[in-house]
Amino acid sequence: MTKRDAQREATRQRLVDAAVESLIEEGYAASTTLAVQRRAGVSRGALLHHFPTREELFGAAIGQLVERNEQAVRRELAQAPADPDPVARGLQVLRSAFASPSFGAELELWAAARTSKELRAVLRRAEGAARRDLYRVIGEVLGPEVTGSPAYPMVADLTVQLLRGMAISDVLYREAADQEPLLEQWATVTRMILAARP
Amino acid sequence: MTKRDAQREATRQRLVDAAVESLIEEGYAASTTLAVQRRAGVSRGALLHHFPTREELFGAAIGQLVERNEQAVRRELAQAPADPDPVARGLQVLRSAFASPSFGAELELWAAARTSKELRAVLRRAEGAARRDLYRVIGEVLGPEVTGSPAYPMVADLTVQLLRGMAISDVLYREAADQEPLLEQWATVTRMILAARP
DNA sequence: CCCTTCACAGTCAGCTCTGACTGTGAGATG
DNA sequence: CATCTCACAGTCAGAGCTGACTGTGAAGGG
Repeated sequence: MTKRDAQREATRQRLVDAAVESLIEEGYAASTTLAVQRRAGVSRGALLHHFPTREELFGAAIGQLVERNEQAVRRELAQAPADPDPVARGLQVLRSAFASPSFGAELELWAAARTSKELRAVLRRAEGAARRDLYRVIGEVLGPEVTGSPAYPMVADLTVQLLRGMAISDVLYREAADQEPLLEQWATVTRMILAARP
Repeated sequence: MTKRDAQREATRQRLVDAAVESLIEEGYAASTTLAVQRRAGVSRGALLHHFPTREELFGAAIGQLVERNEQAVRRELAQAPADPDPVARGLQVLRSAFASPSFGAELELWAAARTSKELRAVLRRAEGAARRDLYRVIGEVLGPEVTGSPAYPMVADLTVQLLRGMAISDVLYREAADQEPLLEQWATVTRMILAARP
């Protein structure tokens, strides 16, 4: 790896990082190539040298964002306090990952993808691996005696959809209403489902 | 009501309708005042006469969109086939309302509101009445013996959050995976919760 | 019948964004 | 050491958007 290659990679990474941060802090609509360029402290030529079109830049940024969110779940999981109840602990972990600004940015992209074929394609590609990984982490955190239940796949799906709904609702109602009681109630329901006879 | 007033109101309504349609079909980012103007078949002067700023135009449009979605739930409800099971019927009705493009546009605005204080304020105002109405409709469709259950408020909240999550997920996964089985399973769970001893 | 008002028409200035284009200097290569 | 390559700098043209501004003709009041 020559000095040039290192410099190239460093600049490229700064651009992608700046794009991701812009998506998180400014939102998708306000994340122009100029905004990214300024945030990265890079010339126009540098940006266009690495990413000839806006689409390529945000294609890379979205991949990075999704990956970052995936890792955030793992990190939350690793540092979550031990809890005798794996369901409560797992839900807390997932909830706090889903409530982050970074995940909010991802959901914003999902919503915007509704009217953009290109964005949808980019997101589908990026989500592919992350989706599998998310379900795997959910399985890990809940433990084998939960994942062994015949109702487990359904519980996992319902949980993911519920958390997505709560994440979107947070934008408007986070301050208005505490969502944690709802999560605890969901934990109770989950235990009830898993305990039910097959 | 003079001829002038009628004309004024007609033009204003065309503009708001065009703005709402643009939000639904093109998405928030692509809904410029020019796009609305062209869609409404109106001159620049006319648009700016009625709505001096972009914000005022979309403020009115968002109010209309939310109201339209609120009525859509009622309409779906009115024409839903009779069903001996009020839970299954209610969930079908809600699901099909939440899956409409019109509701997708609303969710897109929610997501975009994350990084825009103004948009959040507009949405909060518009959602106020609609939110209460939504819960009232849910109560109506499920019937008094369900709403009487002590677990009902929780079930209503969980259902709304779940449906929002499913609506967002539709953008990427509608074609990939049929969501209806999940809804049926949620109906089963709902019945189980409501049947449980207080 | 005149005069005012007002809904709307059409043009325009100023701004921002995207991507193209040319120049430059440090690092790789012989 | 000479030359070449390439990562990057900086400027610019073209396009789209917002909101301002002036003009116009029909509706309505006196």
